[in-house]
Amino acid sequence: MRYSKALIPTLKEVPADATMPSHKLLLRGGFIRRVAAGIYEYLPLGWRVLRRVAEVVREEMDRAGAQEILMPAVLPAELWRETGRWDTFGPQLLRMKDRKGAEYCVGPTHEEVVTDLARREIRSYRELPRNLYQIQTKFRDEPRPRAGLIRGREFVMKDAYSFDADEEKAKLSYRAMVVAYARIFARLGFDFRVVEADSGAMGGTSSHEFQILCDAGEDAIVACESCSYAANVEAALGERVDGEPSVTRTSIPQPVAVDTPGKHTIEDVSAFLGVPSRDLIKTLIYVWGDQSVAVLVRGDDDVNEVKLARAVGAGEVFLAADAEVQRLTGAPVGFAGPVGLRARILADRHVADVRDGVTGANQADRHLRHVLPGRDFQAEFLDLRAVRSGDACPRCQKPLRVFHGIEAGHTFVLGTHYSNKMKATFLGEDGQSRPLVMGCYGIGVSRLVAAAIEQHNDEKGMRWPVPIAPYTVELLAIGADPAIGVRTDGIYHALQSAGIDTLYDEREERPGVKFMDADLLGLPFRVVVGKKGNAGGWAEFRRRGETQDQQVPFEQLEAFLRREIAVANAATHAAAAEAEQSVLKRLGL
RNA sequence: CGGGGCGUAGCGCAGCCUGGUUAGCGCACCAGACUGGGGGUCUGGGAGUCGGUGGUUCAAAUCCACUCGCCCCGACCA
Repeated sequence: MRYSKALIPTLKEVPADATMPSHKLLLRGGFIRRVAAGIYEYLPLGWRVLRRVAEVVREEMDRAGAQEILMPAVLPAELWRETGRWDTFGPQLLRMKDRKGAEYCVGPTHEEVVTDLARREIRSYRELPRNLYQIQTKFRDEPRPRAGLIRGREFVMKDAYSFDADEEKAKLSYRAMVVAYARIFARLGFDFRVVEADSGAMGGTSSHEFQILCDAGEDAIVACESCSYAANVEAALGERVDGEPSVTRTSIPQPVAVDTPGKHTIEDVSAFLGVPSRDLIKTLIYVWGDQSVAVLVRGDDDVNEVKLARAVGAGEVFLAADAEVQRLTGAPVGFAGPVGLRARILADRHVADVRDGVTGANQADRHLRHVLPGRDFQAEFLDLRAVRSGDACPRCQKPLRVFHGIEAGHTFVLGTHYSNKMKATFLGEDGQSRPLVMGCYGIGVSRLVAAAIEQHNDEKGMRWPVPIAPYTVELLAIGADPAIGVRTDGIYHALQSAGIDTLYDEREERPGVKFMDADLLGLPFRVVVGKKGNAGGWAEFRRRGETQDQQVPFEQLEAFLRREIAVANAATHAAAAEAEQSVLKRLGL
């Protein structure tokens, strides 16, 4: 592509509403433009990247035996009523009516539609298994779209659905998808982790998230630094290894109340009384339905709400509102404590190790010192704490770390949840009618474009991995001498016919402008022809992110670039093969 | 939905508190000249319903009310 003919509106200044690197750079590089909250246009470069990401996804899905289809974006309400989701999906579902008043929605996901397709077209076990996928624009009316392409309302997603005759076979379909996903993310050049997810309300037996590691990620995941263990923080296991209580003596004075005016956080109290936070006992009031419970953890720990919900047999638990805390403890938030509290009390088992603790006194501005669990209060001791960085890995005992991740893919075994509701059945070998056993598998394709930048950028701009770069080579003509233009024209045509995607910057711009734009766009390979090189018979080659130029004679340039690309492609495929092996080992499949 | 903030040229902003020439500045854009290896210099130019509606006033970008949109934090969420 000739730069002077392209629509690449780069920006020097960052639009004020972008905060994340990927969002800023996509805007600055002229890859996307915002049309409405969470809705974007893909300009030529952004669209090229999206297509390349989609192409890798396609190749691996096809390789895994899935077949691409395209379902409608606008879906009739009646299908959603069959599963009840027309009512339960909530305001995220963008609804509308046609001229006759019939109701529709813009598809946020396609279980209903694909299940409808399957029940009409799949009748016999002989037609199983099947895996159908699409790459399509979806819409979810998010309460708060943010971060550009990472959390838009309109986004491009690859969603696949598998249909099997029984659970056993569904597992095989699931496994094939997990392998395909590992290969996809590896080929796209991501540092990612496969994490166990809380399978939650979907009713599934198995669920994994594919998390792309980066500080700006919205999800917290726990991963081992030496083995492949990784899990969503909600589902994570880990043993605390540090920070035993500072007091170990056995004779502890009776509790005594002290004034702690306005000190209602752990840090405040710890600093005010000069007691390390690990000797404090944090008391939190949780509610669900019409029930409530006091939950104790050590001052340096947090509550894992998923563990808590499981322990009390609730679907979900919530921190009590301030008024509720006041009613139950008789004190404002920040001064609750277990001593003398009339409530069900659950405690993380590490609380039992505290010998000389500090707790709230259930009075405003007062705390109790010298609290001894078991003597001064009774509680049910359970595992309730959230895993922290530094805990020991449940598999290998090495330290765990908390990472932030962007959820890029999610795999579920759905079982017969949808097929039961929608009566999607097939005839088995024995002539019996049975519900199809389903799985569903999503990849946020447009989100991946942004995620790639989150992992590959520097202060100058983006750094595209070869497999998804909008162009592979940026060719710069530097200098006003017409002879240089003649030379670069020739190189451009040669690269074109060699099938090397080249962005040819032949604009009448000053060198600085061209170099800055080239760094911003971040194509993997840069080829520069200037006055000296043109006279001397060589071009300058540089990989994005490196600082050294290499002189390459004009006649060798094409072969040189081919080799660079071949090396990158080989590395990509090696990474895919390695990811495949490691995910299989990881899941014990 | 709770908290905070912002809407003035394509982008980034000033002006608003304390109402009063023709609404400014930088970047970008157009024309010309010089320049030509890391966002260069100069000259000249085009571009604005000051988010919208209503009100107060002799007079509103500026004050008031309502409203729409957007961003950030939280809640929620694949």
